[in-house]
Amino acid sequence: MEKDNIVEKAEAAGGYLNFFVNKEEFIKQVINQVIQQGDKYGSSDEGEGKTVLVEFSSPNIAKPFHIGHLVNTITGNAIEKIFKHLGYNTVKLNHIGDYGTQFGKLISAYKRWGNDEVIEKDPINELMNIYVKFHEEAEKDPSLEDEGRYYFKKLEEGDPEAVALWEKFRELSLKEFKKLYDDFNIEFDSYAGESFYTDKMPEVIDILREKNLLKESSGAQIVDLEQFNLPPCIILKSDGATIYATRDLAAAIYRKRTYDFYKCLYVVGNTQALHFKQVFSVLKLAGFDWADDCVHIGTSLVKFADRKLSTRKGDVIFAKEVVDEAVEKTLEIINTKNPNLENKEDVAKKVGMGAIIYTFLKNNMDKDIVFSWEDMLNFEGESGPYVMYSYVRGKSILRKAENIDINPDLSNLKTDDEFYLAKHLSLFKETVKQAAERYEPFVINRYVTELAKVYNKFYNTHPILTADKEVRDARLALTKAVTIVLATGLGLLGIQPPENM
RNA sequence: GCGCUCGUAGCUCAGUUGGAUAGAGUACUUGACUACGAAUCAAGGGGUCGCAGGUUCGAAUCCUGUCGGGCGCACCA
Repeated sequence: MEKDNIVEKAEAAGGYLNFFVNKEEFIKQVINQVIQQGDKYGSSDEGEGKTVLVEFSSPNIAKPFHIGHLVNTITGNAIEKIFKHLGYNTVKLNHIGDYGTQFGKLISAYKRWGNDEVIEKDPINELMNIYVKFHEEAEKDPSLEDEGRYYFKKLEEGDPEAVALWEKFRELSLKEFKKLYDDFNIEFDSYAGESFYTDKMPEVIDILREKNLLKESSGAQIVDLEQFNLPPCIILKSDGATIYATRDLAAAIYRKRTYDFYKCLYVVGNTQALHFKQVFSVLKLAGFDWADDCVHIGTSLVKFADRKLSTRKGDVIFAKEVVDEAVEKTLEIINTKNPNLENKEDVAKKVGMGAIIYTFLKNNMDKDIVFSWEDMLNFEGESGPYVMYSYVRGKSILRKAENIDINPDLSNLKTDDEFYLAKHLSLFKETVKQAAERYEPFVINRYVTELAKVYNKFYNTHPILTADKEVRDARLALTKAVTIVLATGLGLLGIQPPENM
C-alpha cells in the first residue's frame, strides 16, 4: 500500500479488517486535486496513442429519425466522450444507411410524384410520403417493383441522373439530421455510409474466396460458422448481390487500414447482436486477429409500458417530438418558477436536452427502455434537471461569495456530510474507468446523481455563505470542487448544464 | 425448436470480481421557504431478490433445472 497520511489505523472486527482514515487529510487531498485539475479531473492517459472508433446514430436517409435512433445517438456520443476523457484518440463514425434497393424505389417514386417545393420545406417527411405512396401503388401495380429495381441498377451503374437524385436525397436528409445533432451538440468525424463501401466489397469477396471460406448454399455464397455455434453468414445473395454483412466486413477492413484502431465500437441496437457476432467471426476466420477489438455495444430497445412501438401501426415517436416536448415543458416550468430568468429559450433547450439524455442513459443497456412521457418530463428526483439544478445552485453561491481566501484551511470541513462529499468526489476517476470498461454510460449517470444528492443534503443542512469566514471559505472550496465534477460528469454524458435555470 | 437476454418494493431501476441489517427514485402520507435558488431537504409505510435444488463459514450475486417476458435465428438493415 502506498505510504501516505490518509490511513490512520487498522483493526480487525468480527472477521473484517477495518481501516480508519484520517478524514482531515483525505478531504484536503481530494478537494485540492479537483480544483487543481479542473475539468481534467478523473481523466487519465491510459488511452494515449490509441484510437477508438465509435460508430453510432447511423440513420437511414429519407426516413424519419425516431426515438430508437435517438437513444442510440445519445449512447454513442456519451461513450465517445468517456473514452476521450481517458486519453484515447476517438473518431465518431456515422454509418449512414444510404444504399440499397429502397433508393431505386425512392427515385422511381420521386420521378412520379416528387414535388421539389414541398420536399425543400420538409424533406424527410415528404420523401417518406412518396416512398409510402410507392408501396401503396405497388400493391395495385406490381410492375412498380421492377421499376424500382431498374433505378437501383441505374444507380449502381453510375447513371448520372440516378446518382444526382440519390445525392440530392442524401444531402437533404443529412441537412435535416444535422439540425438534430446540433440540438445535442454532436459532431461526427465521418459520414461514410453504406454506399461508401460499395467499391470495397469485391476485395472482401476475393479475400474470403482465397481463404476458401466461401461456400455455396441454396445458390448463395456463405461462410459457415458452425464451429462458433452460429448460423452461417451470407456474403452474396443467390442473385449475386451483396448484403449488409458484406458491407460491414468491407467497412471493418477499411477502418482498420485507415485508422489502425485499438478498438472499433459499434453502437447499434441490441436486436443486431447476432449479426455482429457473425461478422466478427468471419473476420476472425479470415485471419484478422483484430476482430477481437471489434465490439458490438447493443443499445436498448424502446417500448411503451404496455406495448411495443410499431412503425407499421404508426405507433412511433419521432426524435423531434421528444425534443420539442422537453423544451416546451421546461419553458413552462421556468415561467412558473423563475419568470425573470434571462435567455429562457437557451436555458430551456439545455435543460430539456439534459432531461432527455439523462432519461435514456439512466439504466443499463441490457434492459429495454420503458418510455413514458410522464417519467421523461418529470423533473423531480433522479432526473437530468435534478443534477443540473444542484450544479446551478452551487454556481450561484460561488458567484455571490466575495473576499474569498484562495487557499482556505480545509480542516474546517469537519462534518460527516462534508466527508461524504469528499469521499464521493474521490471516486470519480474509478467511475469513468468503469464506465469505459463496461461500455455503460449509466455508470456516470448514477455517479453524478449520487454526488448531487449528497451535495443537496449538505446544502440543506449547513450554511455556506453565512458561516464563519474560515468555515465559509472551506465550504466554498468544497462547493467549487463539486460543481467542477458535476459539470465534467454531465459533460461525459453529453449534457451541458446551464449556469442559471 | 435453437441461441441471446431480462425477472429485486405498486411502478422504473441500482446492487461489477460472492461478504456486515438488500438500496435509490417515483407514487402515497407527513414536516421544513422572513434561510446561500423548495426543480430542494427530512421522516414514514412498502421485499419469499420469479420458483426449486446445489456449491460454502456466507448467495440477489456462482452452478443445474424450471416458469414467465423480450429479442434474434440465410438471401431487409
